[in-house]
Amino acid sequence: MSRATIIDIAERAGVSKSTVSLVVSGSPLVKPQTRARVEAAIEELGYVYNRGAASLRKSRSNIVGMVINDLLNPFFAELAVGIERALQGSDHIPFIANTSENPARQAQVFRSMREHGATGIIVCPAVGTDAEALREMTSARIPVVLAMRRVPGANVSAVVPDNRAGGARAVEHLLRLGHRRFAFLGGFSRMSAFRERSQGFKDALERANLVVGTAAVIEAPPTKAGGVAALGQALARSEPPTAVLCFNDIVAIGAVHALAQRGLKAGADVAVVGFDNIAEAEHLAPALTTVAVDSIGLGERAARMLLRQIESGAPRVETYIGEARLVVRESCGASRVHTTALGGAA
Amino acid sequence: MSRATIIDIAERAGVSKSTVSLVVSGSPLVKPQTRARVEAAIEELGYVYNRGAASLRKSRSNIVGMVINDLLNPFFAELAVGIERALQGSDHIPFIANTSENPARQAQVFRSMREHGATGIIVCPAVGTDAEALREMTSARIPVVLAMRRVPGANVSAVVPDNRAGGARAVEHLLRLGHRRFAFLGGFSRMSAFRERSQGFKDALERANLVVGTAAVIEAPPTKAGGVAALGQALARSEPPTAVLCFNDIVAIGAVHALAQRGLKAGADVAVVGFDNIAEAEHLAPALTTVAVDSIGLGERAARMLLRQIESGAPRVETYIGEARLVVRESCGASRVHTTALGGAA
DNA sequence: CTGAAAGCGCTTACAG
DNA sequence: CTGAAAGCGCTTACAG
Repeated sequence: MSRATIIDIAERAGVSKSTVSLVVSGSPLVKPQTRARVEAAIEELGYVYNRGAASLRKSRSNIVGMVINDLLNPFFAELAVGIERALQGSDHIPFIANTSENPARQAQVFRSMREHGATGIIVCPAVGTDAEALREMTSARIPVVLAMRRVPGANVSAVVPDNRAGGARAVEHLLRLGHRRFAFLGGFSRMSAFRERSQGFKDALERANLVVGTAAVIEAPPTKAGGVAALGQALARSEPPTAVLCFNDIVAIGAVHALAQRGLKAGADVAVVGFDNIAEAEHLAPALTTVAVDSIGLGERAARMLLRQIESGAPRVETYIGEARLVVRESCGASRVHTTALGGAA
Repeated sequence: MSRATIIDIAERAGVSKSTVSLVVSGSPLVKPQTRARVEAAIEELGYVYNRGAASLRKSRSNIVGMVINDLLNPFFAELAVGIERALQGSDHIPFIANTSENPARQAQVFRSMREHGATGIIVCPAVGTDAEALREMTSARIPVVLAMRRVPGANVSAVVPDNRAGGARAVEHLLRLGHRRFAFLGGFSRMSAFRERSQGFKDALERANLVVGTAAVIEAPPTKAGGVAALGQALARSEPPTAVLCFNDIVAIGAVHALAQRGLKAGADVAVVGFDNIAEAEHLAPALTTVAVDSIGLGERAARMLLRQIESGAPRVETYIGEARLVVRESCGASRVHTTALGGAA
């Protein structure tokens, strides 16, 4: 009662196993009549193709790895969904691992995926990942595509949003609303997204001839609690900001919360802008103005890029930068400003 | 420059490949000195174990399938995280597939996972999955554990929350708050969770000797839009409800939104209770009272159950029912009631 | 404690 | 268009 093999099918159909192999792999070399006999036998015996055996023989599997830093964050869950979706069209199937931002766990995962014969890998690297960590894959010539985050010094492909432009766009909008005192809240400088987003923040301020006191960029964990803490620090400054750009939407939620604790209202008293545009952003109160990143789309891009690299024997390093566009809702106070003849935002 | 094999190691270490195999599989039969020589060779040649080859030989892989109906819903993403987390301790690695509630896609996925040699599978079934669909796996004696949702008539293991008790608990709380006119909003009767949750809703009403007009249960898509629509229907009734229990938190968000559109406030004008307790529930305005389901914990349970079944050659069908506890926040109006001497909730 | 041999289920030239 | 043969990288009795 163990699983039927190609040999069982061959006997049943009265052909050799080579012919069966040709049929299951869709070769046009087989006479239609023979093919029909084989297919009937497959049906009768409930044969299931053994891809593991085929991979061994071909020295190449159709398994791909998907290594995500934090699946509990909807932003990265969306990335995962995009990757999986794009893979559906191909005949590749993904392993998944959630590293929880743990580089040691990530190293284990890389090894495990190599042992299981992954032919390529998409990774949203854990904070602290260095170029060396990726060498486990690259030195084995396994194509790697980084998603959402870059790894300094690593010469691998990447699919990332235009964090820098997005950060600048948010500030430009706040400038137009009349704000002149800003802070950037949350995240850590060892995160590539932090460096890029805060750089965009500074870019825009400099272009507006505003001086950026270095302390206006306040590092904190990219969590709600981090947002609460960072906002507290910002407000404690001698010249507190009237507008804050947050590292991501979760930090923004914390900032809004911290304002509420002080009897202040985001959008009315202090403008708050997030980053990512996670699904819940529009349901918050006030609805969150944020920089939208098409995470599903980036996931699809990453998967297609990986597939292309797997196919072309000699993958070359490429980078795709996705757009980051501002979605204006309530928390920046734009609507209020609008109705009060603009300019009163500070 | 192709990957080193057990034979390369054997040559390098001056032993047979059998001995190398013993070493890599951690057998205690090998003399420490020999082991050391082999390990040195492994290190030198950068050998990576080929699990695919081992699986073929052993006729058993350590790959497990994880089939999720909707990864974009944080509730199910948490389930996936729990599964993955519990698998980390074992030497099993998960394939993942997101079926997007599409039974046809799900059927493809089952097939693909069989072809790739999954030795067990955890599935949160797409709406519309029937017992027949699961036979692809069960008839091949591949252990299946259903998570979150059941499949009527299917004789397979399941890990689900106590939806019925949770639904009843929510209503009992609303009864204590003084409510007497209720509605259950959202979901469809072909979803097992809908049947169980709405049954708990009815249980509690009957125990309180209240008559449940059948129309008090309003089916609608389990989405925000569904919540908006269902609430509209409920309010249009001759005796509109003063309290609504929603199929899940997403529907509750829609209900709160629909109330706001009418100038009504959840908690003050109509009590709203959700189900699931997704992470954002506490950040909403008003903060959502909801029935908490430990989705990560259930995911871990499901994974451990599957592992156990894979190990014991003859898996028996088992069911685990996780608790569903009420988390009281603002949207049910409990705090308001508290401060107004109770009873004014209607 | 270690080695020689067979075989897991496929694919792939190579003949015919 | 079809078949016989070798081999992918392992494991597993079986000897010794």
